[in-house]
Amino acid sequence: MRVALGFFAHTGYSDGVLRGVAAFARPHRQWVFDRVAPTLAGAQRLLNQAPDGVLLCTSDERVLEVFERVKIPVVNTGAPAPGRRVAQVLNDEAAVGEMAARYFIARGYRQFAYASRVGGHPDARLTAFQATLAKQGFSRCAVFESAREREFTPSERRIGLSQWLRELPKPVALFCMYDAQASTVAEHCRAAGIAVPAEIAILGVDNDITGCSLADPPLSSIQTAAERIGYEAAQLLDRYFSEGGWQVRTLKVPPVRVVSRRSTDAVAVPDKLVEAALRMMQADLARTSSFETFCERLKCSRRSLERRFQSVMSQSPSHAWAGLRLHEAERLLVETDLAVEEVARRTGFGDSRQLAAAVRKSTGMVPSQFRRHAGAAGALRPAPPKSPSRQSRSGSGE
DNA sequence: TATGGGTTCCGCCAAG
DNA sequence: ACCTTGGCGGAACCCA
Repeated sequence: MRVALGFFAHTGYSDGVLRGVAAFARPHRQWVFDRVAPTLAGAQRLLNQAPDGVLLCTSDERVLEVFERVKIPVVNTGAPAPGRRVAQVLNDEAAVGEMAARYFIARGYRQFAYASRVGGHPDARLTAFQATLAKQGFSRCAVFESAREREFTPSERRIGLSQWLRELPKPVALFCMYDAQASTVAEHCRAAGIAVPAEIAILGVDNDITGCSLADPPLSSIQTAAERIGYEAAQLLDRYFSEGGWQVRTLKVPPVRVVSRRSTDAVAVPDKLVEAALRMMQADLARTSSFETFCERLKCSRRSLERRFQSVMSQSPSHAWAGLRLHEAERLLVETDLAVEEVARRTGFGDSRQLAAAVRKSTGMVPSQFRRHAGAAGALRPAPPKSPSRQSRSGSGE
């Protein structure tokens, strides 16, 4: 089979998708690939090769328009394009927005902002971000409007963004639509003398490792399941080949986790006691000391600590601690090949059963599935089950 | 899947 | 008078 790839080069996301495509195709099928950038000219060149199928990564309406007219199966892995007659394997955008909101809330932020793409389309990420914030009682979220931005010439636009950043109430948690934009924001902050993360915490999307690491400060980002998306897209295309026909399908793949770097390395709680407690928790992710010890060291009663957590974080101390430990456990699962048992031990979950329960609750997958979902250990295999209900465990009467 | 012992949560009240 | 604190104990939850 001849498969056309319409992918831009060297973005963290599209490279990941292509790795996933390779992971499916290499052991399973003998496909020949033609790769071109997904532009109008590129589309024409791809079609001239008379491919049997097309894998795309684009949000360009005009390119999609070209491909929805061809008779061969087309699977897009770029931005959602509702109404287009192409099959899609995409990020679960709502889950991305929800993950960002939960992450910020767990760090004590109470003021939030969102920077969207220039000329952005209806944005499920933003909608879910705001909805999750609202559920926790935060109804306001500043949005950098793409409409406002479009009216400026490029040099004026820089001023517009800087001004917007300066005017944000601090400290603020800023969620950026993608990593490149997060880098731009970080640059503007530096130029304007705004401290990151102390005044503005920045979170991007896609975990473009080079881009995030080179930025100053290094940028936190939501790791999307790019490899998994590529794998699923290739598998879907393969299915169309064997069925000899195809239909419009959309498959949503939830993100993996938040990768924490310096740009969100601050707790924003307006309460010294809770802040100190959080630091102690962060320093003891294996849970070797008890609550009693915390209270003694902080010179306050257990009841007071509970109350302060509830008022500032909208959650109990042990929930907060469990959240931090789970975050670390997920990091170890993705970044190392430690045995699940060992990960559990290091993060105070006792044994793998307990850890599995916690990971399942947060991601809908057990640890081994979660590892594959993240594309870790190179072992991309059949899809893990989707995560249907992500229960809020805030305990504040729902 | 059920049981029971331990832990954590949270409303309440008295004291500072 | 008002607000915060610490202790109590039943309810809810967690884990082996």
